[in-house]
Amino acid sequence: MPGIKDVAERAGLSIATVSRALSGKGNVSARSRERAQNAAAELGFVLSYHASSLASGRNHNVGVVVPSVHRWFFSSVVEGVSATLLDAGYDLTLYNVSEGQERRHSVLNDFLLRKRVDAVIAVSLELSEAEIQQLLAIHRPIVGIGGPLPGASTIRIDDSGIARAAARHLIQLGHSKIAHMTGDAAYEQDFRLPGTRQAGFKKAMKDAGLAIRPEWQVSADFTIQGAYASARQLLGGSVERPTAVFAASDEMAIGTILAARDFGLRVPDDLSVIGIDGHELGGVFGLTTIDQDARGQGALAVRRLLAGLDGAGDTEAADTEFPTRFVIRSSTAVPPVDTAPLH
Amino acid sequence: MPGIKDVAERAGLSIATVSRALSGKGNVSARSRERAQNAAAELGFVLSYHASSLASGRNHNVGVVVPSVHRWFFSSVVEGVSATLLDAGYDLTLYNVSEGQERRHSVLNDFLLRKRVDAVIAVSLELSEAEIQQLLAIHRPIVGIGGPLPGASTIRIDDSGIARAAARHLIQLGHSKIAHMTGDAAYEQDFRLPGTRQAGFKKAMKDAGLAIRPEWQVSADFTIQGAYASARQLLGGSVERPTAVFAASDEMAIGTILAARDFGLRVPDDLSVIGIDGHELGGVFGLTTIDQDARGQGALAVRRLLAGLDGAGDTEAADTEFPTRFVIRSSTAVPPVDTAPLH
DNA sequence: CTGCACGTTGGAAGCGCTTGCAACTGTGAG
DNA sequence: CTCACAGTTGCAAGCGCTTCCAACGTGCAG
Repeated sequence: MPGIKDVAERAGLSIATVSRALSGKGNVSARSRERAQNAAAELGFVLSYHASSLASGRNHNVGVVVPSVHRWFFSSVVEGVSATLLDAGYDLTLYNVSEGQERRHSVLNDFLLRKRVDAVIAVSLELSEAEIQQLLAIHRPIVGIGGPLPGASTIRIDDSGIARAAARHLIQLGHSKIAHMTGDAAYEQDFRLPGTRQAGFKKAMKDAGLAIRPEWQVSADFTIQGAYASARQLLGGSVERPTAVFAASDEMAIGTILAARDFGLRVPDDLSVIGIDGHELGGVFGLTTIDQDARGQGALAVRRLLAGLDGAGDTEAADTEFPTRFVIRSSTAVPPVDTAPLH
Repeated sequence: MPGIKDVAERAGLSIATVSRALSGKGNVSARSRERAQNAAAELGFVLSYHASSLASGRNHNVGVVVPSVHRWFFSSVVEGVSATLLDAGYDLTLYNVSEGQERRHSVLNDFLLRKRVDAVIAVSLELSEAEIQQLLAIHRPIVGIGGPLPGASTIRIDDSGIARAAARHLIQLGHSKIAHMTGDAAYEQDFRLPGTRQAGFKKAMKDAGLAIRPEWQVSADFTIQGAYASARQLLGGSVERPTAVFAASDEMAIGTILAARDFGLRVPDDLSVIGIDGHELGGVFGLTTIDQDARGQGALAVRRLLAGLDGAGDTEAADTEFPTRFVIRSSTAVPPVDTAPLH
């Protein structure tokens, strides 16, 4: 395999100049640069990643820690991150820490700490105080997406606000019997958002003077199938049926719609359903939702990081609120007349 | 930051011995090993990834090239790969080459070739002859999943066979008016499987002496929403309606079921639907399918690679057929009586 | 007791680059 | 014409490890 030395010889330049020419750092005359590049191309030479990294201390690699690439939000973020990183010439090292604490621990310790990454993007991870300290201790830029990360920059949507907006949408349509499907308690350790969205819902209800009926507060694991099971309980059970369901994610909203159909309920005639996310399947189900551009959030995270890496080392930790977009489709409508509120 | 030298001093050993102790290669007495490990732990030291790689020529990093982590099969495979790799202490560098040929090209050239990875796993990529040559030229173990990769080891399921089995299942139930939803032509460049599965379908139909009606041969892009749109055409159009649909993937089967419901068709009473995959949502829709364990395929790919990396450099390129499992649920049944075949 | 094989250790030469430094070149100002 | 200065270039010292090699005990057979 050709080394930089071979390129230097072929180009009639020194190793140093070739290095500068190929890596784009430092001043090189246009002529030398061209020669170096040509020679490299002719030999099929590319700079060795590890040698470059070792010598320069830069990795051109960012670590992405996600709970699971298998779920909508995470894979969407990863796609955004991946595309942006690739364009910038960076590698993406994926840490999919889905299976329990043990693996997660080893990731933080062995992998990230092994100076392999220039920066890390943590997606929706609810980290312990100790874990956060560990992350910060490696003195690399960190940005969190979709979850709080004290001490690091974060990108997040206004979970509470959009939950309130979603609930308000239903209320303004005339609904008063509104159920809320929130994220499972089991997930609370990973995500704070179930709680945040729930708070937004409660606030909207309270503002409207509507009661929050405990039997209409259900939860699921953020998946279609989990929500489907929960919604069957809610809609097919013995309790009075709500006229609207606000699900904390699109997948859960879809699960709810599927359950509703099972019981012969028409959406939105008999039941309005609203979600949050901007999931691809929303169109198929005519789902009214609030679109958070997950890919966009991933892309933004990368841009932030790279800006920090290029510029001064210590950029101020900034908290960015990512904009969302209300998408009204056909899963929400005024409540059925026979159960419409009086006022 | 502490270096191996600091550890050596603290442990009262030479750098060489510490290196051997910490990396687990070579002979070190139990006593020395323990000392080295303790000293490293006390200093919070971990071997530098790049320095190790540079010196040893090993990366402990495998590249995974996928068309998109956003789709079911790919993200499932990646999860399997990721888990297995992490357990083995390897990094996973993700190359999500979804957006067009240009990026894909740069990945193969710059990234993989930069000696960053010890091996590569290519998922469902239909590579050009030149691209395959490039991959093979880096002389690293390669395994392909879900697609042919001449010259490399591959893991695949018997696409043609299971497609035939799926079709046969419908035929044995008494269906003769069977539609097939295959993968989009646009995807042919990436995946060969649409064609392979289609072939299996045709074979089963032919074997049963059944006609393949062109108007019942539809295609979609492997997504629920895409299949939904296609199925609406198929089921709501002016052509005679089939009594069963064999979709080449679960997501497409689900899209078909959704479309059927839109037209008031009951599944399986009015329409039987069968898919292929083992998608998580299958349960919700009662989908009869053939489960290919995608995570398992990913895990197997890694085990194969690692075996090759540890053992002799040149392992024989092996083609492994991964087992699948027929899962009968409630989306398939005998055809409706009024349209049942005569014989 | 001597010799040999084997397990263990340390010295030191790299792995293939990057970059500080100094030397060199050409430019425009003084 | 000289000098200061900015742009280029090459030399060589690392970056932090791995591993070849030789040296050094051991234990055991001869």
